[in-house]
Amino acid sequence: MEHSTTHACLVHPHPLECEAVAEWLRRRSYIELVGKCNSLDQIIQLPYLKEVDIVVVFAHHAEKTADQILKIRKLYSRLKFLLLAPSPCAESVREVIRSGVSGYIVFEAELDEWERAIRAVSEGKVYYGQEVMLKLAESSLETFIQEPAPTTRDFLSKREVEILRLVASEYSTNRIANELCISDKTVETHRRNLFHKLGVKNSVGLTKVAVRMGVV
Amino acid sequence: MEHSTTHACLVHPHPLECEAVAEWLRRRSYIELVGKCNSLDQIIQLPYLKEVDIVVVFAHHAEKTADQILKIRKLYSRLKFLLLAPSPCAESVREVIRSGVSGYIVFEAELDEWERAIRAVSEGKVYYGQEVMLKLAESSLETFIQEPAPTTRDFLSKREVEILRLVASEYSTNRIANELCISDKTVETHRRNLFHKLGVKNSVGLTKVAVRMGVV
DNA sequence: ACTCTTCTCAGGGTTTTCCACTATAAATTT
DNA sequence: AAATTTATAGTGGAAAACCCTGAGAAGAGT
Repeated sequence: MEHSTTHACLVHPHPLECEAVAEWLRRRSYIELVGKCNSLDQIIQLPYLKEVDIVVVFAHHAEKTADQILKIRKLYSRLKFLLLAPSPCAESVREVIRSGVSGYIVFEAELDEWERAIRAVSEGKVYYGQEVMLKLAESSLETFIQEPAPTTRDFLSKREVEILRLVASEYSTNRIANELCISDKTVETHRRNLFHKLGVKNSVGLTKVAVRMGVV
Repeated sequence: MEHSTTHACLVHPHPLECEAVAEWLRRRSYIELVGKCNSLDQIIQLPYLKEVDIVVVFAHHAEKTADQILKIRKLYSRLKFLLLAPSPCAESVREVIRSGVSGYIVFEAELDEWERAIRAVSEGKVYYGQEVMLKLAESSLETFIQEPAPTTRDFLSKREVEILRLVASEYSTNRIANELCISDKTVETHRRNLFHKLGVKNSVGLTKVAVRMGVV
């Protein structure tokens, strides 16, 4: 059964965003929005469900939602699903793909990725976003490679991490020396070693590394 | 200072919903949307910030966001904030109120509550949603006080943001001066002003602010 | 006109950071 | 046992950062 236009239904848990996104979808020419609701549970009760081709689902719990989608697909195999969810972890991404969604992108996707996804799904194709593909690749690599990537932290000694933390906390060399009950010169030496190990030229550089490493 | 129309800025982490909600807001007659972005950190860089009266913030972590709002309010005390967040717990709700937001409602709020909230805030009033009030009552009998924005100082100037960026890029004062074709003394003065405006004591502090702001 | 802010620059100072090189005891690894 | 790494500490010096003060010009706002 081919429709001339694809009929879509939107699911978003928040009324305002549901309405707002619905409006946005209504302005797309390649699909026609026939309904919206705030929960996936509600869609099988919708009177216009038989007209729906695509369900666009916003959900914060990808796995739980994938599970629901799988159940619904067993009853209404005609329905296609485009899932919008937070950035997935390597485990959940396989669960979601297994549920048979036609599209899966992250909330943070840019508008053009959105357009591509919704067009692809409405044309009967499949679309997975960049982040999803990445996690998928990552999860399949895990089965082949057990080698844990050496972290930057292993490279630094405990003391050095401590110094790094204090430097990035706006402490002066003198203050750090007092705090740790060691000589200023020792602190200076540690700091200098950190420069070389981390390939930066001053404390500002150290601070950025510290922020990236999460020690502050 | 009264504007004839209230100027709003939208913050939503997800590009699509940001765009969609922005469109919805543009159709409200009582406010005028002048800008949008995906992160609260970005707003102080916006060139049109001086025109903004209200910032409508969608955020998943209410407390973290409240903290950011408090900091921003210390620099731009003129700004009003309407916060949209998940249902709060009894502890976080006080933190959020204390941050001085003018409005606070949950994502799941119905459209009419939305309308009431945004109207109230744009008229200079305060609006807390039903769920928020409930949690507030539940949390305590003690008085909650909104944190006053202590400084009347306005936002960072363009030049200051530029200096901030270069400092956080590990540039020395001298190098910055050459880069911008101004005197070292001028750069020093800017840097010192940044210390005071941002409440930090050295370049390491500036760097952390810069990272948080996303200028590096 | 007057105020406020920004951007600019300077003198003259103190403190901190950064560099180069050396060095020793302790712990860890090989 | 020997070699390496870590943590400690030093001398001495150059560079940069930081502090305080003052001040003129340009521009925006009241």
